[in-house]
Amino acid sequence: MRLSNLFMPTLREVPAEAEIPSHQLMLRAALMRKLASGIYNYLPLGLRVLRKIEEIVREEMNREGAQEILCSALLPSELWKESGRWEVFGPEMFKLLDRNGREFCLGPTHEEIFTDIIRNEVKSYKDMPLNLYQIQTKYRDERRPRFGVMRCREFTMKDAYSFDTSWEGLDESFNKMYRAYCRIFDRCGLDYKAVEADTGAMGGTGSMEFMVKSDIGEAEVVYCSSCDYAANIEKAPTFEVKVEAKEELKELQKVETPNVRTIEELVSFFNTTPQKFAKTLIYKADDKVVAVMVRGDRDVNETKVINYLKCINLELADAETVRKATGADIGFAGPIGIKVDELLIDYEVKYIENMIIGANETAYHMINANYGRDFEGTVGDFRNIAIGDKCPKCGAEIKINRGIEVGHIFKLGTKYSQAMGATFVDDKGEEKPIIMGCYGIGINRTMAAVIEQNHDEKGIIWPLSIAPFHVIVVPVVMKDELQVKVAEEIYNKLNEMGVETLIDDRDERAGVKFNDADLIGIPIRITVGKKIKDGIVEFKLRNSSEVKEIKVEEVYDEVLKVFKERNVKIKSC
RNA sequence: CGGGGCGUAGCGCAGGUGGUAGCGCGUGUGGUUCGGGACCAUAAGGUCGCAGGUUCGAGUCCUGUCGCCCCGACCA
Repeated sequence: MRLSNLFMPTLREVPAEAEIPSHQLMLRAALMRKLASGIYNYLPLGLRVLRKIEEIVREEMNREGAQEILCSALLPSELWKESGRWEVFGPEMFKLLDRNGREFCLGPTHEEIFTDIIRNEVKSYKDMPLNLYQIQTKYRDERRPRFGVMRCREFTMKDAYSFDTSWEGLDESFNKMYRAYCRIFDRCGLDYKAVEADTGAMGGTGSMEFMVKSDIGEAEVVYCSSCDYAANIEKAPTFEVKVEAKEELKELQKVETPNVRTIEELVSFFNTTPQKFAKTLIYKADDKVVAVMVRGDRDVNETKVINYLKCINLELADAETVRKATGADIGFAGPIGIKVDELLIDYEVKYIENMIIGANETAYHMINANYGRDFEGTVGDFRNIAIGDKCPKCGAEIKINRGIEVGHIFKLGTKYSQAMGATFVDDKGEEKPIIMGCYGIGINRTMAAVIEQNHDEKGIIWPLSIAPFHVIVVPVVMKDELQVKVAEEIYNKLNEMGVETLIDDRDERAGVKFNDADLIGIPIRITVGKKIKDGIVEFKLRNSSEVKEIKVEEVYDEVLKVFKERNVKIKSC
């Protein structure tokens, strides 16, 4: 491709709307443009990268025996009503009516559709195991689209679904996907970790997320400094640590604390440490009101609370509900005399001696409260694990990082097959529900994650495997006939070899050309300049500052060497 | 959905106390340049997000509305 023809409107300045590097660079490097919040159009370079990632996904999925199909993005409501998710998804689903008033949605995911296909077509154990996947556009009306392509309302997802006759079969299908995912993200050049994840409302027996390490990630990943344990913070358990009583139990006392509400304010008011407090948070769990107590310096883990309560929705209660439960303004909730349906108490709170709690009376706290003597409730693991806690697996110190979730593999079990009657007849003639797994990869998000991990102040540094083009040939001065002639020769020959090559044949100054080449992140740059008189060109890799001067005829072997080193195959065109 | 911020030329921005819109980059043309986003000259390009209102007069003040960004809540 010639840059003089390529639709590549690069931006010199950073668009005001973009804050994180991947978003800024995707706009500046002309990969995409915004159409509306969370909705993007892809330009030639961006599309090429998306296609490359998709192709890697296809190769690795196919290698594990999965078969590609393509479902509609426009889906009738019936299937969703059957599974109960028409309501569960709620406003997050783009819903619409056809001319006859029938309800449809733009698919946010496709479990129901795949299950429907299978229940119609698969009847016997002989038809399984089966793994079907598609690469499809998904639509979710996110409450808050964020960070460009990281969380958007239209996105491309590879979703796969496995169908097995036994739980062992599901394990095998799951492991195959695990292997495929590792190879996919390896090939995309990502620094990632597979972590244990919560199975959530989906139920099921196992779930792993593929997390790309990044400060802008929305998830928190807990991992062990010593063993291979890694988990989403939602999932990582904490345990009861028995503490011997040291202090004498003092008398419970009410203390006036006017305008002292937050833990920080309380710490300075009482001149003590956050560990001496227990905070009581009031939640609405479906139609119940629930209080959760954790130590002053801890965070409630809402996933754990949801799982314990087996509720669908959990949200912090509004001021009105808090007043009703506590009889006080927000900031003074405590366990004694609180009117809630359930009081959940984190393990740690059980062992805080002579703790400070809210008094359920505006402007008052209680001091010297003790679990057992002054209040009781359901004790369990309801908090986030934190730095300083021990690894649940080996007991060593844990660490916490942020991560971008690019993939998720999930043992669904029989949730959908049971709800939708997808059954098969086993070898004894018995009818059983099909055992399912589902496996997703966010294609656009993977692209953004790669940029987050591979860029510098000049621009993107694409890995060879997913770069929009492999090589860019830069003739420095377009008026120099020899430079142009040799550049054209290199360009043509590389393309003939199947190397995807750009030539910057624009009549621009060298600086402009170099800067654009760096911005769009082409892995290999071949500069044809003054020294061409001696048959010398420059060979430079985007991820290195080293410039090699080589003979023209060596160019081809040098390029092939880079492909070999990076284990990328050239497709003959 | 709560909190905050922003909508002025393709992009980035400036436009005290109201007086008919400007700068840089980019774009067209002519010329000089040519190894890391050149220079000179010249030109084009704006419903000031939209709708009301106040006023002789609104980019500027008031009301409403739409859009976009950030934080939070939420996220099969």
